[in-house]
Amino acid sequence: MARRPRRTIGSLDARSGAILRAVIDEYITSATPVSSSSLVSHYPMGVSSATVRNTLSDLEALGLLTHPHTSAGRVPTDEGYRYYVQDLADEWSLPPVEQRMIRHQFGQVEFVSEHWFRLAASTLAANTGTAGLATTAKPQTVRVRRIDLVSVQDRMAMMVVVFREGTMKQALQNLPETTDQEQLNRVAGLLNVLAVDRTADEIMAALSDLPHESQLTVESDLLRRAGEGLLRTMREFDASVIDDLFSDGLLNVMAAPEFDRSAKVRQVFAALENRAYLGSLVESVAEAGCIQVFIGHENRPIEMQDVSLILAPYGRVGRAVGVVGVLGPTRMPYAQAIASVEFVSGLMSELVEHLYA
Amino acid sequence: MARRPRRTIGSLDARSGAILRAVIDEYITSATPVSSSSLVSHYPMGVSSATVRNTLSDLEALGLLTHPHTSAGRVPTDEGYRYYVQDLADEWSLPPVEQRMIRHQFGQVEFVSEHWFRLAASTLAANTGTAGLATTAKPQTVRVRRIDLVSVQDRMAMMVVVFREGTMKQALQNLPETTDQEQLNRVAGLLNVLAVDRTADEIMAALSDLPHESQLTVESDLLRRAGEGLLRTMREFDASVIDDLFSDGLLNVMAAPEFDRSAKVRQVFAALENRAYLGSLVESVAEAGCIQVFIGHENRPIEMQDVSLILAPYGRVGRAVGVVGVLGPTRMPYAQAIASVEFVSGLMSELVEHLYA
DNA sequence: CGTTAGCACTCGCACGGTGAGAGTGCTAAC
DNA sequence: GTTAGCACTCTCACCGTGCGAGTGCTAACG
Repeated sequence: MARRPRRTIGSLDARSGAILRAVIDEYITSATPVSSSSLVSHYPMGVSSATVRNTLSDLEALGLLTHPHTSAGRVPTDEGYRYYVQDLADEWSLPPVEQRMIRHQFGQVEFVSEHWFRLAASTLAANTGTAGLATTAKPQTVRVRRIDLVSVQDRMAMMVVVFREGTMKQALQNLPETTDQEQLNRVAGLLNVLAVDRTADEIMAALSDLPHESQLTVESDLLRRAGEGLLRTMREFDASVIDDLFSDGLLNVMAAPEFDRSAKVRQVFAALENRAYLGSLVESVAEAGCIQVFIGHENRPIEMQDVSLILAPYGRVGRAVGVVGVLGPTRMPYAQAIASVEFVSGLMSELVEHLYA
Repeated sequence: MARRPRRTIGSLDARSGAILRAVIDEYITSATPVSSSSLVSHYPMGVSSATVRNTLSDLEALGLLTHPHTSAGRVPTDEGYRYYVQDLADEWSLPPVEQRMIRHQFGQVEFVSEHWFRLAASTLAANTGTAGLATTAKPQTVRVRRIDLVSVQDRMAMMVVVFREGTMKQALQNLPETTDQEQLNRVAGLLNVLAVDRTADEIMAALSDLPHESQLTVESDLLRRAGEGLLRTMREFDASVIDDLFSDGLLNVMAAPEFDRSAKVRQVFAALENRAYLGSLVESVAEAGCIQVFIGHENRPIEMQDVSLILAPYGRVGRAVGVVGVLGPTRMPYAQAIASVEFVSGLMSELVEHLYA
């Protein structure tokens, strides 16, 4: 389960590692710079504070810790967190009790995808004290499972398209003249023959293969219009990397002391509304195929350089792929968060798998 | 267009009214207490600052203004805003240019309801610099227009229900045994006969009227199961006052100087996630039938007593009714906001009307 | 009697100084 | 290599102070 290429820093000796881990654990819970004396008192390690101080300044020289100022304790750098995440927190996994609880919750909820995503986001938020994120599972190219045309008023119909991947879209369709449900049913029947199990490209080909009768019947005209409407809908869907994003616990992030009285959260939230950025993230996570941790300045956008993202893909490549994860301050409970994200993504994969067995 | 019962304060004389208006206008834009001297320089009114000062302290005695401290300018109280909104801003309406622009935007967007709501929220946010809100239009009791059952896998089907009011719901349905699309189509046909144009209560009655054959055929069993699934979906939908809430521009509120470095926004956002509160708001606005302004402490929840809400219903009573509006600091551009909310709600009503003509 | 000029008064706020406390880095001894 | 001891540094909270803004009052004016 390689999260990232190994850094060149190399391994620390046992004590340095333990101390780094202790500093980070302590800082994650206390949110204040940690001093050598608090370390020796909270994490019995059989040496004096002076020795710890020496190690601390070694770790600082390696760039894993910093100093806000001379008379303050140590604070992890992004590199420190990176080391911690790679070498110290690998073995962590969610306690069985929590696993059962989460499984149970997913069992409770109505078996409809939107609920799962909300639940995934809120579970992650609640479990980690950060913001939980979940995107819908979106296939690279969608295929039609079924199309319906429902009369809404005289010259307007609603097209309901169910895709093979379990999602659906609706679109209103203007009609050239008064059309009753009977006619719509016939047109829908034709459209289904033409479109079922096909991608947008294939449907387009099929549409252009339709005999170009010079004397257009009313229904073949309707069919053509509906087909074009269908293509528009599918194209729009195909084009978006993310169909829908659910989030929960954004308030947790606002409440974090590092953001409590700062304008930075706003920028973070604004960045979260940038679909292009999110899309690229989702793509890279889906491509990597396993959980990814982005710590502080490892994030491209400057607004995101004070937060960390933990994202994992779920679903099956080629079929539907989505992403779940959390967003929080760089000072976040990585072990807990990584374990939670991994577990929830596995659960979501199971559900998707079960649905398309 | 009565917004609220008249307060007992009575009318102010011309100068007092003008000064109150000036104080509020100034404070809305500057966000700092306004002094007598800044008033006479910005709003030429032919009297000296001393006279203005006298009027200001009269207004303060009436409870329309306050003083943060002795040597500071005046700040409107919630009562001051209330007076301003009722007596001074009635005549305001959106300039035709903006009206055309907004109309144009609504014309551009795909004719699908979800997009309208998003657009309504974002238009309001952009137009007023506050947070825009829009709920979907939800009828008191829904009636079925059409039901489809789509095979998803051997023992699972997706039920797609389109309601007469233009919304739709999907639900997955477990099946007792392997069922193909042909069978599902037959069952869906029966279910449509039984359910179309009916409310949940009527469908329940129809379901119990089904002949209780001791020898259940496979399909009548399926029909019963599907009917129960349908009822669950409809009941859930009926029970919720708000189907869906769209918001935009929450970041605007966070950016407001009164909230910039405060934890209050968080509480406001948390209150917005309280569906019970939102539901009661929507109900009272729908009942009132016209635009409603809730200023500061006029809001019930303490968390909301630093913000103002401007909400207007749209749609048609008895048919679908929804709400659009804005949320911002009590120091908000009321004239602009009221005009915008009124216009957008009118536009949404038109759209709903057009859809169910 | 309403309006105005003048002035004293109040109060917040930004500024600079100070002392305590925290925590380090260094040094010298073990 | 480890440790005790100590000097040093820097933040933070506290406090007093002076300035400036803006009011409220009073007395004069039309």
